[in-house]
Amino acid sequence: MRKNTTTKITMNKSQLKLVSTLERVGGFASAQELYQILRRDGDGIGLTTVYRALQSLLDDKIVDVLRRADGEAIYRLCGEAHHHHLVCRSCGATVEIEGGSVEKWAEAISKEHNFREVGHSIELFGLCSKC
Amino acid sequence: MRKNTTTKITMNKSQLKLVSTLERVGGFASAQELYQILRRDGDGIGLTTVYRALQSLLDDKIVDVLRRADGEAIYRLCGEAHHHHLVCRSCGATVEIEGGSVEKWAEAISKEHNFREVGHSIELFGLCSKC
DNA sequence: ACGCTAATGACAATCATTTTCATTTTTGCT
DNA sequence: AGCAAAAATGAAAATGATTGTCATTAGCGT
Repeated sequence: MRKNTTTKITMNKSQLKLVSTLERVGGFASAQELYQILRRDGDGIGLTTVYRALQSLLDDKIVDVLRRADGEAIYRLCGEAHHHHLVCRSCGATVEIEGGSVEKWAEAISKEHNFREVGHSIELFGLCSKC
Repeated sequence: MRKNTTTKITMNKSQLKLVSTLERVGGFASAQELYQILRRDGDGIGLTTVYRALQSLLDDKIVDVLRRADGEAIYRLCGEAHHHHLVCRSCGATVEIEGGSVEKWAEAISKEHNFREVGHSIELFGLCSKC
């Protein structure tokens, strides 16, 4: 009675579509953007389903969520190389930053306070050389 | 013809109210919360004005803004002791974290990429010892 | 084919935030 | 003081992301 080879987590069609779209995007995308992309590609998926699938993917720790400056939630695959952003608040230019020492800092803090499964959101905002 | 001693920035009544409310709160508060507090105190201020005043205070760099997990914007006085948060994603317990090494890290990154006036938002999310 | 459960999507509801616009208050000037 | 222009205000409507509702549909195991 084999079903399929995935060990535990089962993804439905919508979730799979979103994962592959996120792969294609290669970085962050909001629910609305993902919806637009899928529609543009001829997929008849509904917005509600996009939100629901993203929520499930979040629960399963398959995607990460972060907030844009305007409050819109943006998602990315957890597998993506973990990095942070340095964003120009004037022109929006974005530099991807390798974690480095902060990662260790975050871990140390978590241990110190007996927290488990700690993730972090670290964003730097400033003015780039041109602005 | 002296007017008053403030050098450049002038604050209107609403902005002053918000600043003192933020002082009273002593940390972060959302626009909606600040509005509630002011109303509770008998102030007839309108929600629109709260948003507008906060926007001005932001422009004048008098307050900082950050996002809660649900996307709601929260504000604090820039003067407040700068610290970060370690939040339990299950029960919401929050620990205030001193910056320490991250501050230096953020500064180094900013310099490296020629960014000026760089602020940062660093939040850690995990499960506390009880959850 | 049948029945059941999970998944779906159209639509309405929510909620923070922004706009609009008419009114009120302040300010600067005479 | 008196008055006109500018700034500030707030009620109500508009917006935009996200969530809830609910009837319909697709997939499956028998």
